[in-house]
Amino acid sequence: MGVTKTDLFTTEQNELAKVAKALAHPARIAIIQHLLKANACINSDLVQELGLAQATISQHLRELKEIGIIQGTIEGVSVSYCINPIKWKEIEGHFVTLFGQLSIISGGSCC
Amino acid sequence: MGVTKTDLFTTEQNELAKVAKALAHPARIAIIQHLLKANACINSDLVQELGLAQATISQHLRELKEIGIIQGTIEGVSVSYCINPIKWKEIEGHFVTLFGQLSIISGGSCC
DNA sequence: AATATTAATTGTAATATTGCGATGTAGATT
DNA sequence: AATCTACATCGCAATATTACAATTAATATT
Repeated sequence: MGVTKTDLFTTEQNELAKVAKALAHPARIAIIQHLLKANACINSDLVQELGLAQATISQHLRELKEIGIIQGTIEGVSVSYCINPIKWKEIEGHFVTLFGQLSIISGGSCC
Repeated sequence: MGVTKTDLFTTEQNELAKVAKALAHPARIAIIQHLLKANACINSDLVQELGLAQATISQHLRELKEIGIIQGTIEGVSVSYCINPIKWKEIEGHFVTLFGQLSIISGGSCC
């Protein structure tokens, strides 16, 4: 079938999975890391930086934009991309919540 | 083509992407959350809990086991799964490192 | 030994992702 | 207005993922 049964899960579970999916490609991690370093950049910078075709970079940027973790504004002839700090912190919060839930009361591995 | 060009990226980028991919499905998020709550459970528990077929749960468990975030030990006739706290903390660290890198020096959005 | 029980594996169909060339679009430049 | 520049979108081929029925494997139970 190949189609995820989203109706079986909570909105939060589906949301977190969607965010994880957006981060589930090394090119998109690399794009984010470049944006963290450079603060902002344009498509062609990333083509140079990553060595993928322009169309491919554009596609990855769209996926990151779709979950709101980055945003793009038209800057004359080009589009300047940067991280959306509000969404960034929001997503960070989701991960912190998930990872903070491990209680190592018993100490060490459980099985 | 459908094949990721891993050679263009660093080991860290590929590794983080792989971890994100393992979390990139609501069923796997749900499995992890159930393990956080219940401490340990078996395949059939999750079939009941999530409403997916046994084979499907088994497949998701394998993916989580492959990145080491969970582990399974044979418990008589069944297999008891639980979170691997060492790997859990390690992965948490990767995300903390990534999300901690946003410097909001300028304050607010950049573009 | 025969039969349950539990879960991994296999095979298959439907769908999604990755990557890129080609094309389209919109704001600059001459 | 014609051209250039930067990027998005389309269309395609290759590969990956999702889900499940059927089968297999291994341990318990009778």
